[in-house]
Amino acid sequence: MQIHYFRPFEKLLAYMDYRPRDIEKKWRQYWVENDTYKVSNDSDKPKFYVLDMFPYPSGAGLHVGHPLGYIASDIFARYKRLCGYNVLHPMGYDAFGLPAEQYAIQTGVHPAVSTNENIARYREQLDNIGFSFDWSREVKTCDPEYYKWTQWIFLELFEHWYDNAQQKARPIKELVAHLEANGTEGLEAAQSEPISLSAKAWKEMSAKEKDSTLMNYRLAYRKTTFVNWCEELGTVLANDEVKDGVSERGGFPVERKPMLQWSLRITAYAERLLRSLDTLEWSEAMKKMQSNWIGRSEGAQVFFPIQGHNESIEIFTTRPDTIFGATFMVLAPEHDLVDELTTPEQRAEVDKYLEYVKSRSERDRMADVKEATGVFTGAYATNPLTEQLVPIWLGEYVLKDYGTGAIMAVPSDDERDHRFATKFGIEIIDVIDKSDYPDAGREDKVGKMINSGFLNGMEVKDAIEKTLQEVEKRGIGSRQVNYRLRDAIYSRQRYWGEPFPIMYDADGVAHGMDVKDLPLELPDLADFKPASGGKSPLARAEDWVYAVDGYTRETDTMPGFAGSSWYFLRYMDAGNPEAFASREAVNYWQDVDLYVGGTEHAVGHLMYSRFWHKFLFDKGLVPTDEPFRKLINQGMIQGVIESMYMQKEKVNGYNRFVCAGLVGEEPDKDFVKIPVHVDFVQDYGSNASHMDTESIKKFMDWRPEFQHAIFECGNGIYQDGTFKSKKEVDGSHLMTVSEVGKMSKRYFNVVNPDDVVERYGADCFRMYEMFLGPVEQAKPWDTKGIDGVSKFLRKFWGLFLDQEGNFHVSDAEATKDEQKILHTCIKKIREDIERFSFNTCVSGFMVATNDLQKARCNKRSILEQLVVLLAPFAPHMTEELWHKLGHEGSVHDAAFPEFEPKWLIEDSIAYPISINGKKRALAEFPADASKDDLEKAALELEDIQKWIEGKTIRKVIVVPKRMINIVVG
RNA sequence: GCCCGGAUGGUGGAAUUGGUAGACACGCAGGACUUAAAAUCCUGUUCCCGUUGAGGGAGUGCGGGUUCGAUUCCCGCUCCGGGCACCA
Repeated sequence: MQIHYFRPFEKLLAYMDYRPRDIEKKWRQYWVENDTYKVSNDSDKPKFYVLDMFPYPSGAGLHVGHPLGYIASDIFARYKRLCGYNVLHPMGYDAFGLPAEQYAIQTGVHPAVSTNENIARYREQLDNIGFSFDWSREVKTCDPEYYKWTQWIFLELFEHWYDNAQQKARPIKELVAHLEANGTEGLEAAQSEPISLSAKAWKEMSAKEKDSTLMNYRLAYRKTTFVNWCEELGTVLANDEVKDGVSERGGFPVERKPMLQWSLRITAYAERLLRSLDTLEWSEAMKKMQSNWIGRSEGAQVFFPIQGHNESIEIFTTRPDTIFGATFMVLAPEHDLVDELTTPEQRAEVDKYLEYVKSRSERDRMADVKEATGVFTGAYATNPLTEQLVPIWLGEYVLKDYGTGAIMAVPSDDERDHRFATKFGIEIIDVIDKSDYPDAGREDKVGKMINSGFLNGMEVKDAIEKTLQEVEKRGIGSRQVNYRLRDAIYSRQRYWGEPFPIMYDADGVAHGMDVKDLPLELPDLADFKPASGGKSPLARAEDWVYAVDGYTRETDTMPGFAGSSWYFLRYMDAGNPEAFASREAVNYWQDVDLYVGGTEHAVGHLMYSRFWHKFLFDKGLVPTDEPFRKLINQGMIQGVIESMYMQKEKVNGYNRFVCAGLVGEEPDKDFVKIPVHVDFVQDYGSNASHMDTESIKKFMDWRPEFQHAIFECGNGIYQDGTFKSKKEVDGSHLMTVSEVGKMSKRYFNVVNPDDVVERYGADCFRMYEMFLGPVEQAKPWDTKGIDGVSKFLRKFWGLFLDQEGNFHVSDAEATKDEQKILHTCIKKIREDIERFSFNTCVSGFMVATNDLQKARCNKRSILEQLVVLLAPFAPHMTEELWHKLGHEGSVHDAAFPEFEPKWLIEDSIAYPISINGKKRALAEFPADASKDDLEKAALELEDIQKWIEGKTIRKVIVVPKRMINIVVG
C-alpha cells in the first residue's frame, strides 16, 4: 500500500512501534543474564563510587518520592561508566528499626519476617525502574553476617581511648600501661570527667573500680543519662513521640529518668569533625548545619565556690568579660549538686519544681523561652572576681548535658538570663555601655565596660582577653574550648537491633566478647514487648542472657545509626567472612565520590558515619579520613492532601460535610478535616478542587460509615442518593481543602511508582522524575505533566523510523546544522550532568529532538551519538535502539560522546540593546566586532534613535558577546 | 525558640560568573486531519492598557538599598519546608 505524504498516519505507525513494556522487560532480563552491572574490584580503569542513602524497608513500600535520588545517582553512575570509570553503585537496606518492632508487638509477626517481606517488595519496585545497581553486593543491616562487623567495630571502640596529644585513638592496653607507670600524670585523654590518680592508686584498685575508671576514657563507655521514660508503655520515647509531656501514642505521662546506658565518645573527635568539613564538597548549608551542631565556642571555665560547702560550681562562659554582671547562677534541675545545695526552707519548693521539670521534654524546655520558670535553692555561691554572694537558682532552660549543666547568669547581656531575672526580681547590673552602638542588641559583643572593676573602660574584645588572663592568674579557672556536641547515647531498650557483644561478670564488670564468637545473634522471641523495669525485651530471653557461665549478657540493643554508620564500606567487599572488607578492596575504592540522600540526615547519620570513619582511619583500616567526598541532597517529593470539612457535632445523628466555601473564617473551631482519596476529587490540588455528586458516591462506597451523611454545598444538599437543590443548578459542587504535604498512607495520596511504570514505562518515569525540577528541591508530585515526557520519548523513537514506520537510518553525511544540534546537546548534557541539573538535561534532549524532527534528520552519525547521550536517562529504550543500529554489546559499555566546539562557532551574535537597563531592541552584529564598533552600530539603530533623540547619552556599556546598555539622562 | 533551606505565569520549572525574565513541558484557547473519538501536527498563551501585525506600562513573596543594569548582591519582614540528638 502506498501511503501518501501526510504526517498523522505516518506518526501513528511510528508511535505504535514503541512499546516500552516489551522493550524494558527484554533488556532487564538481558542485563541480568549478562551481568551487565556487576562491578569488579580488579580493574585498570579509574574508580568512581556513587552511593545512595539506603532505605528503611517500610511496610508501605516505595512511593514515587523515594526513587528521586536513586534515579539521579543512577544517571550519574551510568554517565561516569560511559566516561570510562569503573563505577561502584550498590544498594542495600537499613533493616533494623522501630516500625517492624511496633508491627510485631501489634500482630505477633516476627520483625525478621515482616522485614524480609518488605525488602522483597522494595526489590521488586526498584528492579522495575531499571537501576544499574550491582545487587551481588547488597547489604542488609539485620543480617548476622553484616552485623557481625557492626559488633566488631563497637568492640574496637570499646577497646580504644582518645589521645588528645597525638590526636588519635589508641588501644586501651596502652592506657592501662600508662596508668600503671604514671597514673594520670601526663595523660592527655578525652574523658567524661577529669580525674587524677597515682600509679599506686590505680594498681590498688579492684577490678570493678578499674572498670569504672576505664569507662571514663573508652570510646564506647557506660554512663548514666537522662531519657524520656514512659512507665505505661514501659519504654523510652524519642522527643518526637512526646507531645506536651505525654506520649503521643496513648497520651501516657512521660518523665525524664536517669538510666545507665552505653554511649560513644564522639566528642573526642569534635575538633577533627569540624576542621575537615573544609575538605568536603558539600553544600555550604549542610556544612553549616554540621558545624552548628558541633558548636565550637571559646571561652572560660570558671569555678564559683559555694558558700558553706567545700565544693565549687563549674561553669563555662563565652563572655568572661561580663563576669561582674553575673548576679546569680542557674543549675540544670538534674545537676549533681542540687540535692546537696538545697536548704531545708527551700526543699518543698525545689521538689515541686523538680517534679514539674520531670514532665518536660528537652524540646519543650528549649522552645518555651517566653515564660521563664525556676526556683531558688536557698544556697549562695561566691563570684570569684567580685567576691559578692550570688544566689543559686534552678531553671529548666539550663540543660544537664550542655556544657557543665550550670551557668553564671548575666541578666544585662543575655536575653534568657534577663527574662529570668526580671521575672524573679533578681538584681541586674549593667556592665557594658553600648551608647556608641545604638543598633546593638543585648547579646552583641560591643561596647565599653562599666561597673566592672579592673575592666572598666575597655572594649568588650579586650575585656574578654583581660578576664581570661586574670582568671588564669588567680587560679579560679582556665581558658577552654567547649563543644555543643554531646556524646551519642548508644543503648536502646528494644528488640529489633544489633545485640551488644558485651557480657558482665559477677562484679558487673563489662567484658567484650571474643571476635571469633561473633556474630552474637539476636535470640528468637515470641513477645517483643518491653520487659519490666525499663529492661529491653531481650531480658525475656533468659537462656540467651545466661548462656555463658558466670556472665550475663547486655540486653539492650544498638540504635538505628549503628548499622548505617559504616555500610558504605561493606559494599566494597560484601560477603567477606574474614573482615568488614578486605584491605585490597578498601584501598581500591577508597571512599564515596558521590553520596546522594535527603537533608533530614544532615546531622545524625552523616555525623556518626564521619566519626566512625575517622576512628577506622586512626586504626589504619581505611585509607581516607572522610567517607563522603561529595554530597548531593535530594528534596522531598510531596503529595497533594485533599480533605473535606466535617462538622464536629452530628446533625440529627448524621455526619454533616460542608463545602469549604461555607465554613466561615475559623473552620477549625467547628469542623474537622477528613482526608479524601485524591482520586475522587475533581481538579485536585487547585483552588477549584471539589467533589461532584459522582465523587461523593465514590467516597461513600469507600467509607461506608458515611453512607447516610449529609453533604452540603452552595448548590444544595445531598443525602441518601437524593440531591435537593437550593438554586436551579443540579448536582453537588462541594469544595475541598487542598494542601501540599507528606505523601503518606494516612492521607490517601500515595502514588506507587509501579503504576506509573506500568502505564508509561520505566524510562518515562525516570525522565519525568528528573523533569519535575531540581533534585535538591522539594516539589509536589503531579502525574499530569508526564505526557510531555512520554511524547518526547516517542518522538525520539520516531527519529529512527521512515514514513512506513520501519527502522531506517541514513549513512549520509550530517549537515552543519545537524551537527550543531547534536553538539549543542552534547555540551548541555555534559555540563548539566556535572552540576547535577538533570531537569535541564531533559529539556536539552527535548530541544534536540524537536530540532532534528523539524530538520527530518535520520543520519546515523547524529542519532547514534544521541542514543549514547540519552542512555543514562532512558537505559532501556537506548539499549533497544543501540542493538537496532547493529551493535552487539550493551549501549552502557559505549563511550560517552565528546563535545566538538567547532560546530557551535557563530559568525554573528544577537545583541539585546537596552536604554537605562530596559531592553528596547535586538540586533545582529558580527561576532568579532570591537567594543567601539558595537557602540557605534547600536546608536545608529532606528529603534534606538527614537529613545535617545533629544537626550544626553551619559554612558554606553558594551559587554562583548552579551549586551549593550545605553544610559541617557 | 534555635539552626538550615525555599518563594519566578493558571501549573512544574529555565535563566551556570550581576547582563535579553518566563527555555522546556503541562494546562488552556483556536486550527488541520477524522463520520466521530483517540492519537498526531500547526498557531497562540506573564499581566494590564491599546491595537491593523502599531505602541506603551507593570512584573521574579513583601518593604528598602547598592549598581549603567538585580530572579541573582546587601538590610528588614511574611509565609512554607527540613532538622533540633531514641522516626528512619
